Amino acid sequence: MDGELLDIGEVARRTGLAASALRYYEKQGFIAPAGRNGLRRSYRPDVLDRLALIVCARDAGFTIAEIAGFLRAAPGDPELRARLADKAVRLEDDIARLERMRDALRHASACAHEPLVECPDFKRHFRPDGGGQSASERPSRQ
Amino acid sequence: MDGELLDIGEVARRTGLAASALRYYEKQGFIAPAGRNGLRRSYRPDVLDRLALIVCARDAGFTIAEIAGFLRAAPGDPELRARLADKAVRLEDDIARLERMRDALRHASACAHEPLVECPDFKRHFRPDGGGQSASERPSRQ
DNA sequence: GTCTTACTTGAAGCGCGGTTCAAGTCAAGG
DNA sequence: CCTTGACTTGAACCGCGCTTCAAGTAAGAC
Repeated sequence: MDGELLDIGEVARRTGLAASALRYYEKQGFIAPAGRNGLRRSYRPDVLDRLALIVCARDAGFTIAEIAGFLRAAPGDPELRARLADKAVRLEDDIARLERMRDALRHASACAHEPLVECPDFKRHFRPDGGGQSASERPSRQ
Repeated sequence: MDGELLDIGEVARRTGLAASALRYYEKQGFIAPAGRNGLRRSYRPDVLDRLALIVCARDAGFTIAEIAGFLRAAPGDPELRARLADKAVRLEDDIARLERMRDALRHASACAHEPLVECPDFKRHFRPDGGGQSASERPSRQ
């Protein structure tokens, strides 16, 4: 009762992912076919949910290795929970940065300052301290 | 009066970027030394502002090519303004996605559902339509 | 039976954003 | 003058996240 298995082409169509990407994800251990029809992979429909999750995580900036960690971790693993919470915090930072960038772009698209990149209002979005040319000890990781 | 030129090592230290990255950015046309002391690049301190902008844009997910476009565009170019506004809109979408991911992670870090990735509350963050296994025409670009 | 067509495989390749390397230069210090 | 050491160069290399390729296979239509 459901028995509706999907082949890789169908999954590709429905998710918008390339078949090669699905095979790649399989190699990474993210998904697995329910079986084969001849050589062809047959997927249960719930693979679509899993792929939606993977795509979302990928688009949110998680690396393949991180996603693998989340998907493969033992259920209930407290360390996993901690990592997830940690990631949520980092996402907060990412969101804040993107919001600053968005605000800067909004200003830029309306601002008439001549060399746009020299507009002090624009620049203020990137360096909290006004126009001073000083910059000390920025520990930013590279 | 200021004459305080910085060499590449100093700029690297102050920005947290590698010297190789600075040379790379120069090759891309993002920055230029004010002069040379022998072979050594000498930068005016305002290069730090420009680098802050570049780093921020990079961290906000802009490609090198996009940043180049923004930096090199003719000042006042109306097409540039339009592109900036367009980017701001896309950033909105990115922010929204990141917020959904953040909410999902927050839930996940507290949720006791056994195979975590199967938690319906968790999944709901990724697929607007509840538990249905259907998925039609997702045009998502790959 | 044979054709078509979408799949299969492993290996190689690609674009991005730099980093690393080998060999060389040169300003400053002693 | 000689050494030191941070700089210089172009070219090669790297990790990521896939894509592309060449060669092969099998399900379903005719």
